[in-house]
Amino acid sequence: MLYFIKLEMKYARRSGLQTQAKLKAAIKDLQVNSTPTISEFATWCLTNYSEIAFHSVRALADIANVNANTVVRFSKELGFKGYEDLRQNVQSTLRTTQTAYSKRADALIDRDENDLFSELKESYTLNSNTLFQPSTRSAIVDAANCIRSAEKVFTVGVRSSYSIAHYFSYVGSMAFENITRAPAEPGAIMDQLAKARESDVLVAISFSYYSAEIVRAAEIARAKRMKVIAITDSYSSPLTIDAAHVIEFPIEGPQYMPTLSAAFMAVELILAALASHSSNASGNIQKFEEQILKYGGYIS
Amino acid sequence: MLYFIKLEMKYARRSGLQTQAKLKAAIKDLQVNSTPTISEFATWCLTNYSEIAFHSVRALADIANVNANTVVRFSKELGFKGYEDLRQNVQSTLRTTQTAYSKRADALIDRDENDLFSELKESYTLNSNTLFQPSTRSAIVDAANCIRSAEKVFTVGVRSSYSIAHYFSYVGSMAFENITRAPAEPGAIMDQLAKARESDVLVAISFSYYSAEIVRAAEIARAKRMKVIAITDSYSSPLTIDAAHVIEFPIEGPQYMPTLSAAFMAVELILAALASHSSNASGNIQKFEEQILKYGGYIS
DNA sequence: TATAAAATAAAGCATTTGTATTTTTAATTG
DNA sequence: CAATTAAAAATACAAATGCTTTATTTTATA
Repeated sequence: MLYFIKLEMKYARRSGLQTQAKLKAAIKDLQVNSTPTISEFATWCLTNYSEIAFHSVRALADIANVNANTVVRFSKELGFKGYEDLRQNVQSTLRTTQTAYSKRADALIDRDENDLFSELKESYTLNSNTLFQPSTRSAIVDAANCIRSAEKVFTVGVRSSYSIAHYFSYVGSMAFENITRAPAEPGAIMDQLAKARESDVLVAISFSYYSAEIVRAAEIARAKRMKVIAITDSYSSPLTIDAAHVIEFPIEGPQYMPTLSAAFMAVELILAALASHSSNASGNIQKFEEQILKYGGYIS
Repeated sequence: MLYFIKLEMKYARRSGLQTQAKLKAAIKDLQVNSTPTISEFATWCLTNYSEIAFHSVRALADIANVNANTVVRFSKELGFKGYEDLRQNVQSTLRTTQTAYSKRADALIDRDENDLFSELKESYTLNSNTLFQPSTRSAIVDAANCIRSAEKVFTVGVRSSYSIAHYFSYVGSMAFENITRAPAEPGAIMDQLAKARESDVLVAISFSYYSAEIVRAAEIARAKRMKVIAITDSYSSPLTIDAAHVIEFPIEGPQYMPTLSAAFMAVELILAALASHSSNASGNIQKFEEQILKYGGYIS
């Protein structure tokens, strides 16, 4: 009787496992609701999902550092007949050549969405390729050098560009002492620039239409003879006036809004260029993260 | 002992990383310039490429309707030591989790800038390609549908992920009335969730290490029976527990920090998918921008 | 059409395979 | 702390695997 209930649960877990998402969700369930060893192996499987399709019981057990039988028990807990059964299911979720049935399901997806995605992909490729062109590349390297030798670095961006400014200054301030966090409160941009000096650098981020606050910030920096790094979509942008470095790339996308993915990449590239010349960047970040871990900011 | 030597040799003779395109080109070559049986089998392999990764010599021979030895000879003609060698190479081209870059924390220091940029470009391509894979794509579309039918949408992300949350919720709130801005002040996440109801949706963004605040927010949402959309780097993330939709992609890069560019793209894709079904999204944004222009937020 | 050469298939063999069964270890309970 | 149970590891074995060797068929050329 008890066995029957157990069996029922087993099959309930397996009900209609076809897609990768469903299968992973079932594994996730085991990670949470199972015995320690099975749970640990489930965790491994989630990050090494495709290996299940590729290896035998023992081979999988070897690379996952578990007992071979754990793999079999894991498969059965998931509701499969055995490992081979699980393996075939994983394989079918990884198959590039689809069966007639799933092809039909695919065809149901809104055609607009297919067009949309492929157009987005194309514009991502196009925009980000610009970043790797020699001229943009050297602008990025130069900007990084400029930042490195600055006394203090201020970053400004508002509205949707604030996310770019936030990312750059948040990660940057972890690793480099001279980088300060981008101001978020109203008026804080001016407060910050009021204290800025000639040896400081302003990273100004704005795209068409250009935000009045950022253009104004660049003007103030210019008046103070600070160096300005302009991250923008065109040389015709008012940010580029007297800018020390201009990182320029298109933000055009097929959607209703320009895409800022290239901008995000651009600041990541600056950060990477900065880190590549610093011996203690990763150390600083590690220290920072250890602190957060210590005080419960991250779950362990 | 002998086993170890054998294993070592196996891995030692595995030549440089093969791409799927190169391998398929080599198979294509055999299709044209080889003996009838091999050629026919090559044709089959091109349309059933992933099966090579999944099956044994005999199993593959069975489903392809050729002699088992044909499979071995085919492998050797391709320049591999045997079938097992070919199979491992095919597997590595199908692996969803790339390990090429994984742990290289300090390796960047004093690295040639050329290498750095090309490796970054490669990891961008790798990570963003994941977004366009069928499983991730459909997760994005499903998430967009979920958001569309939600009463209210809350977005949470802290530390570096806040930039992603900010972008999504800022642009999203312009176009869609049910999307609210991501909380920025300390404690605001809990304040917001306190008011949330079952018909609301939580978009939770966090990557390893997982932030305690976001994990907690997901827990609360779950307790309130809200739907959770998890944007994260692995199914093993605690955010995925009972999540309605999981958008999962790698964040590995060669630099000292993981790259969140793919995350940025992911939320842009969600926004695009949302907009593609909305007749007034671009109208809303235009109205919004006209307002800002009118009151001097943008320079003209 | 005879025959050497090439291509393919079959047979053979040591290893490895998947899973059922047994043993050991760890956790829980009275 | 002994008894009981659950979980994990070890063992066992028929079936399969990868690859080599041998046999057969096909092809090309004299």
